Amino acid sequence: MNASIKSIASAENPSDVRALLSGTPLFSGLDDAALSSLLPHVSVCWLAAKEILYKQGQPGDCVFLLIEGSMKLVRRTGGAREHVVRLIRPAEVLAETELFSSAGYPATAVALEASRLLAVDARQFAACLRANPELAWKVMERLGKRIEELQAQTELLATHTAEQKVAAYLVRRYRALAPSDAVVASSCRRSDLASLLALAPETLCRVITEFKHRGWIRSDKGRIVVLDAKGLAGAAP
Amino acid sequence: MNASIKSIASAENPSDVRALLSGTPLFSGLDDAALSSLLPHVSVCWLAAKEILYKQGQPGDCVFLLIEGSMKLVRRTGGAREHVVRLIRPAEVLAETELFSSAGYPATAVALEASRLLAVDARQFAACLRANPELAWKVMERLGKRIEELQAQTELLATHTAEQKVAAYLVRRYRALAPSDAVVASSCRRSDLASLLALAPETLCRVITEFKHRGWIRSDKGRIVVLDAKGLAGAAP
DNA sequence: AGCGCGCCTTGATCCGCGTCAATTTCTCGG
DNA sequence: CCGAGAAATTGACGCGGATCAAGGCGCGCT
Repeated sequence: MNASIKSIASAENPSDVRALLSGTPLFSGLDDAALSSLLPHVSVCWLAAKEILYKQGQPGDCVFLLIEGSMKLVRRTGGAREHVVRLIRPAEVLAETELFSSAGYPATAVALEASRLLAVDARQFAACLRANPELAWKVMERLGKRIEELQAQTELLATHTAEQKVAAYLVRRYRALAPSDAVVASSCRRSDLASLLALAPETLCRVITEFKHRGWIRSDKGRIVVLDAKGLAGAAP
Repeated sequence: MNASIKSIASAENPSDVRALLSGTPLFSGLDDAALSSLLPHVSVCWLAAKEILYKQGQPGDCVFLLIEGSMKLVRRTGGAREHVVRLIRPAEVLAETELFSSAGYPATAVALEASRLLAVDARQFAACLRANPELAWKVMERLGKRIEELQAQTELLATHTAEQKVAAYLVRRYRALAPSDAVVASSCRRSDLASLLALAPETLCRVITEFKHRGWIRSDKGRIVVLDAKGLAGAAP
């Protein structure tokens, strides 16, 4: 059975769910009526590390919002080769395209650590979208952001040298962070990061040790800490 | 001055514009009222080959719809390196993300041949979106499609061998075509195609001659004609 | 039609990164 | 706290494609 369904707790306190929703960029600023119309179709969902939320190809009937934890999207392309498509952090949305396509989930979603999500029924959400122009606008803004992210990703992959790829990635992640924080790429295995950048794990490792020698980053329990963003930016194309 | 503005002919026959609009996936099926509300903010725009529609970074105040011809989007990243991001064919939409971001056009748009476009004022279009849920839904579908296209592109770039990249690209384009037609990659220079696939022009050339020897494609006046889609698909990952 | 420039093509060389293999470190269950 | 398995690291090697260099063809211009 679907992992997402079996771990959804529909008995969650509704006011908690409402607070979670309005704390997220996609739903903040929505009027009470819109939130209320959405609420009955939202449920909470817990995952343990390595647990699968949904599988590629499976009919997609929910859109998800990551509350805490982290996830990865893995896509099985052509052969047996697996490819990490995206890493997801709290407040990000998963499976947004499911709203408009009926081809099933385009990738498999796996929890990297214990995580909590909100699951929204796609059909009901689509209905709310049609009824709430404000919500529709927010969703369009979200989709626009995703397009920009994907364009950044294609540029990253088009970069040829491994050092430039890694530097560009670290800088991008670093800039998306709160200024006080410098921890990038937490809670994901090196091999996942390598796959995301289309590098061999060994190559990624070599680049990371090189960057450590240059004093640009520090490696701490699997996390990567940015020390010198200027230096990194200089190595990015 | 902006090339797009100077070549907009606002005296175009409105009924012609209406016909052009409804002949396109984005606007077909819209009720008359919605179309009429949009019409005053649409103008037609002609470009000669190599003419620039807009430049990267320039404030984006129009969304475009390509009627005929073809265009490329070029992005100047970091250094002096130029990168072809996207090739555009008739009925496709340009600068959709301008609706939701105020950062200016993310890339430069250049006509590959003589082309005709519809230009829609972004602010007015956004207003119509809020007023017409049906139109908003169509735009969201369009954005979802773009996301899928971009994901296909990232997968293409993540593919390591040059042959696989080219084969995958040709197959993708071929499948998007009408079954009767087999002409892929027309009206763009080889170097543009190479840039889109993140290959050196020389490498692309070698792969193409190799594919010709295998009888998979035929090269005709700069166009590429697919002869054996099965064979190509076998070489794609 | 003739000319000239720019792009495509083809050839030769070099280097970065993927692969394979061995060792060390991390993780998690008992 | 310890041990087994997996992941991360480090080293050696070979290949694919980027780069450099030269020739050929098509296309636009006068």
